[in-house]
Amino acid sequence: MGKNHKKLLNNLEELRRSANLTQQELSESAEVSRKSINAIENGIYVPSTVLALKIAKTLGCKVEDLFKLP
Amino acid sequence: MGKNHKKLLNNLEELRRSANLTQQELSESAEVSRKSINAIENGIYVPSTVLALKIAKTLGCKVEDLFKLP
DNA sequence: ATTCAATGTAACGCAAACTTACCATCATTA
DNA sequence: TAATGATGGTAAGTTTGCGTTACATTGAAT
Repeated sequence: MGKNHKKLLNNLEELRRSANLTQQELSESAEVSRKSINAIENGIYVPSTVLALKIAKTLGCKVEDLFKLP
Repeated sequence: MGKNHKKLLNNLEELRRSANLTQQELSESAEVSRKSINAIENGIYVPSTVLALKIAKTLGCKVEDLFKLP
C-alpha cells in the first residue's frame, strides 16, 4: 500500500453475522484461509481487491459496503 | 494474492478516459504514483482494496464496475 | 464440568502491491 | 526543429497480503 493510505473501516464481522456464516464458512466460500478472514475482521490487514470482491459477492453486497475510506 | 485467485478483468482505462482524466491526474486524485495507475491499466497488477476504493470514488463508480472476477 | 465449535494469536515465508527514478516513444504545438 | 505532454518499459527496493502450522481462549449447550 502507498505511504499515505489510511486504514479502512470495515463491517465484515457485522455483515458476516447478518448472513449467518462462521469465519470458516465464509473462508470456504471465498476460497481463502480462515486466518485471512479472521485477520481482516480484526483489522490486522486489508484484503486484496480480489479477495474483497469475492467476499462481497459471497455476502451479496458491494466492496463499498464492506470497507469504507476514512 | 492468494494462490487460487485469478486475475481480474479491468475497465480502468476506459472509465478514466470517459472521465477525461490523464493517468497523472487520476494518480493525484487517488494519492498514488502514476506508475501504479499505469501498471493497473496494463494488467501488471491488481490494486489493493484501498487504492481500488479511491479510484472508484474519484471516477464516481463502484469497485465492481472497475474490476470483475473472471 | 466437560466437550466442542468458533474465534483469536503468533512466527515464518513467499508473492504481490507500490514506490522512485530514469529512459523511450509518439503526438501535438510553438 | 525543438519542446512539451501523455503514455509505456524496466528495474531495484520496501511494505503488506496471505498462507501455513500450531496452539490458546472463549462461549454455548447440552
